[in-house]
Amino acid sequence: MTSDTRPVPVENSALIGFQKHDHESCVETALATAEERCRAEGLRLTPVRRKVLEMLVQEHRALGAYAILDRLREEGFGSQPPVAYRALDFLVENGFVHKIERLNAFVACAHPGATHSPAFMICRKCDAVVEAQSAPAKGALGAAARAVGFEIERTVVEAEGICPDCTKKA
Amino acid sequence: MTSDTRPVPVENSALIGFQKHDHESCVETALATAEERCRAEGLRLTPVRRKVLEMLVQEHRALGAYAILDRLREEGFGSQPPVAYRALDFLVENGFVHKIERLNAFVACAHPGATHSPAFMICRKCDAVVEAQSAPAKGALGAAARAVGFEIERTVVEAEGICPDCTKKA
DNA sequence: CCGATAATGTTATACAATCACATAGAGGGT
DNA sequence: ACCCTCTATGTGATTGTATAACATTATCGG
Repeated sequence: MTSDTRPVPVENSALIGFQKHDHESCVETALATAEERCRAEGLRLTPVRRKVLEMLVQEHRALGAYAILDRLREEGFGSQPPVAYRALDFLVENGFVHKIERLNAFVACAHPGATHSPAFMICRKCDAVVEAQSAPAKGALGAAARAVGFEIERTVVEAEGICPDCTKKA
Repeated sequence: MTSDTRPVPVENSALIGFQKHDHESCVETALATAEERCRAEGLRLTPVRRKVLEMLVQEHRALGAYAILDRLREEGFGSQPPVAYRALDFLVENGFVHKIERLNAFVACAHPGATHSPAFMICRKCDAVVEAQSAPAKGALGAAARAVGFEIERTVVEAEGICPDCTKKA
């Protein structure tokens, strides 16, 4: 289901996980998955929300709220910040989209369905963002939290560095 | 040297690491340590920079850039954003202060001197911020990075949840 | 069909960060 | 002491990010 690792014929290729993949089918799958989950859980994937998710899945990179807003305006939706932020809130709350705190920007979830605490690798040269899995509560941080009685609800894990593509170029 | 764990008589108590401690001596130690390191490394801990560090050590919690700027203004320093941001840049670059990406705010480093990749626990009720150590490159994230050829330079690790104090109150 | 609730739209504003340019201090070499 | 250079500070203006407050519209259950 979360298909970013399977080998596929590269027709319309783009970069995900620093690897080429069939982007067109990947977009369709992501939207279909989201729609189904919303149906199943009684969530309302309204036009604005769907459009924002579609944009993020299409782009496959982090977009700022105002870049998103610009495109919503072009598509005839409301043009004020709350329009974008509310859609993003919904998508983030329900795990369809993640916020990259380091960039104040948003990316579509690359592992929909998985119960995950995501981690990200962010290239400081080309701004590519790749999602990985993490389990920070299992390591030193989790131990520290238990030691002092802090209850972890959510974690932000973001690694900044250089992606393989930019390493090659240099 | 980094003394937040030693048992001390509680005279002027405050919260750090969710534990009471001798805050007055803790502030003095932190500033003295910073001054010494700057002398040793030829860094210039100018009045603005020192004041900002002092504020953050005093407060023992995350402050936004504009809160810092307000207090700089009161103390007779420049009143425009760059004044605060430049001081913060210096302090962050040299490890005296950390930025909390989740809050777009800044805290004094709690482990001065230690070569560290810090991790933070942030209480979503009272906004307390506690610094712990992490080694994210050793875990799942590090493995993922090596697998795809991503070179990690820096990591952001922030856990959001409820601190022991707020748990008790509820 | 009605009422409650959720979602959208809009105005205004707060908070975060950077650019560009002028001025002032600190340090090194002669 | 002087000048030169580099660093740091001060200021005005602007851009980007995010939320508050309130009116309007759509959706769903009864």
